[in-house]
Amino acid sequence: MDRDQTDRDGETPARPTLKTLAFMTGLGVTTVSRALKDAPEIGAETRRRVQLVARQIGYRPNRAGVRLRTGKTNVISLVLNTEREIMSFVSDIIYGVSEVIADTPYHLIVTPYSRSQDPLDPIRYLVETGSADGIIISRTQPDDPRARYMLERGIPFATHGRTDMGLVHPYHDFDNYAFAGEAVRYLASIGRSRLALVTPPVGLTYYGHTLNGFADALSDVGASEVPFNTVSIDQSIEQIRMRTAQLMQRRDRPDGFVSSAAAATLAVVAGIEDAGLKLGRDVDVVSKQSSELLHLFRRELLVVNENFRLAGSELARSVLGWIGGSEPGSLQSLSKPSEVLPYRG
Amino acid sequence: MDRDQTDRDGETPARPTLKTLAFMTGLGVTTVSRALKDAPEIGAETRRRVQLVARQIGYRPNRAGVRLRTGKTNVISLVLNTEREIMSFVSDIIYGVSEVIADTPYHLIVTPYSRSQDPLDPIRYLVETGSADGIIISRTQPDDPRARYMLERGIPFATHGRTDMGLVHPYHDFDNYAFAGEAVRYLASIGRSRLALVTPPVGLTYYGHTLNGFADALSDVGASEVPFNTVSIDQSIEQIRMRTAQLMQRRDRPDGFVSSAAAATLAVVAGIEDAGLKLGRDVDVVSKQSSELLHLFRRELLVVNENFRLAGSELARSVLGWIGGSEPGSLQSLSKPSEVLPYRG
DNA sequence: GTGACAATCTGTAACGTTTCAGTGTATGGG
DNA sequence: CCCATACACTGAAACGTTACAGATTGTCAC
Repeated sequence: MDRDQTDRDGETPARPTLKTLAFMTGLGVTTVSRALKDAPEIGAETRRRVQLVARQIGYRPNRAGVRLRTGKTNVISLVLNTEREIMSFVSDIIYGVSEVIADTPYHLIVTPYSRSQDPLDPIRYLVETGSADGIIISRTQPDDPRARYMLERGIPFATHGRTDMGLVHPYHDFDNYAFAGEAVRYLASIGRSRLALVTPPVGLTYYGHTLNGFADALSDVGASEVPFNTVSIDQSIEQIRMRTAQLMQRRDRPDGFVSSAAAATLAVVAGIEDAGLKLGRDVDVVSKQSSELLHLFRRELLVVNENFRLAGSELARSVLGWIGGSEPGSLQSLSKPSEVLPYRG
Repeated sequence: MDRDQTDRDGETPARPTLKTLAFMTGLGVTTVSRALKDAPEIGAETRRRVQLVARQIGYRPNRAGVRLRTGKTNVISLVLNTEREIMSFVSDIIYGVSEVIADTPYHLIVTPYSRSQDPLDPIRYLVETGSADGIIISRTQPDDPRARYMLERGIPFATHGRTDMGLVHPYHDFDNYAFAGEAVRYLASIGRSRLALVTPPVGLTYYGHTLNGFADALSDVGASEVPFNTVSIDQSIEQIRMRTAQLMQRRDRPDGFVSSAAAATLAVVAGIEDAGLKLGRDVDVVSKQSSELLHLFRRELLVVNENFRLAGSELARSVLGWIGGSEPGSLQSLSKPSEVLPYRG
């Protein structure tokens, strides 16, 4: 006999709540609440009855109610830098995350920050306002203040890329050491011996991984490095292109490139051609790519695929796992690069 | 003398709430609440005092509390199809939206749906669970059930692309009629007269716009169309490539293409070259692009830029405007294409 | 018949916010 | 001196949920 339960004349019926369910089943709200989450002290039949009715009328717990009472937000936040990466893999990561959280109660919120900001700002905001149960970050550094902060505050997170602080936390990473190594070995196998590396952004962990993989493989195969330190993949297309062209006009120019990103590769190839040289004849380029488009660009390009959708899924799984109580150390994964793929394989 | 306000020994101090503020200022929570939102019935000095203290201790309203009490979520949802568009503009839209909501209390949640689902599903979910104050959708159709549904339910939204149902709602659109027209006129101006169109996905509104712009300009300049209906930009790279190659082997092949998306353009060019023809000599291609990469791909390509970051910003502004009470009809914008840009201009 | 105990259910309070309906105090008109 | 009124502030209730501390049965041992 609860006036609250009547639809105000003709309007959309109010969303069902526990109270609605309690009224319909003749039980108390407490009982309904527990019945819905299979608590043991509820009779089997009551439980079934409540769940049936709930399903019938399409009951959905009110997120604000749960969040206010329990502090649980059912939100995962993906923290992104808004000013990097042209040919963007961001959508792939998002889709990967989405895939995993699709049949959970979790929502994905995107928290951006700009170049000018302290990368710690968005993290602090999320933690201080309790806006998420878990956080995913990228552009990870060997000594990453964000990871340190989140560990201190005890909030579950996963990093795209590893850290090197002697602290254990979930991550997903692509094996850039292996990538650089295989790239070098492949170039050596087709007779290239003077190699240049288009590095990841200086300061990120995988910068080091890539450098090491490159260097180790170089000495392995007895090839030599042509220093190209003035360039990294987060520079503008124009800069990379110009510097590549300059490099290729020198007498001691490289005959092979290893590039850490597709967009940079486009610029490198443009620079090579600006210098009047020809891909596949004067120089070969191995590049990482995240979409299968580089082989359309120049058929002579050699590519290694990195799957960002997979990264997104793994990262989501890791955070959810940590939230669910798994050991952080058990939620780490490393993704192996595909073989180097020439266009005609 | 409220025990709640004491930090439990050494732990992180609890987040300040209205109660904390009330305790510190010696006022009632009601007064504090009103003082913070500049209600007129609060004394000027009290107001200043409360706001000062709030700022000092970094008070942030609890989202769950507000949401539960008022129903306001402070959330905008971007609804995305997870299985289309390879060279993805999604990140740009997200960044555009982020830019606008950055200094508002709004959060951005990404709500995905897959090809297999009814596109209405995610919308229904959002509306029924009251998970967002405003919604942004893309892949808009002339008669769009999602727009119709949201209008019925009275939830603010904006569409990326227009509808054609005689109903008024906020949108942002790129002027694809103008794009196709200018593309045709440019091709005609350099002597091309047999043109093919790589269309947007059939069924979306801008498919029609593009077709009309193409057709109208064709008859304007007296060029003719080479039918290429078997291809649209949401097909796979391989399909587009193959069909382009087939088309180019026919005697009545086109000498010009207008392409609605960069990824498709890569495939078209590959197909052209598969057929042994040369871009810029045998055929010219005008393509839309969202990142400045196509000119690196083939310098002979002619491009028109579409700015998705701008689209994201405009869409966000529109939704926020509608939420804020503006007239839906005043929240519509159309973005003009850049001129056709040859690589050497 | 009593007490113990398990099984099943329930009311109340609390999370943080805003709204409603006041309360108390000063000011001014008559 | 009283009443009206404006002003500045306040307590209680409510949003939907869960946790805590019971309450009501029925069963069984003794």
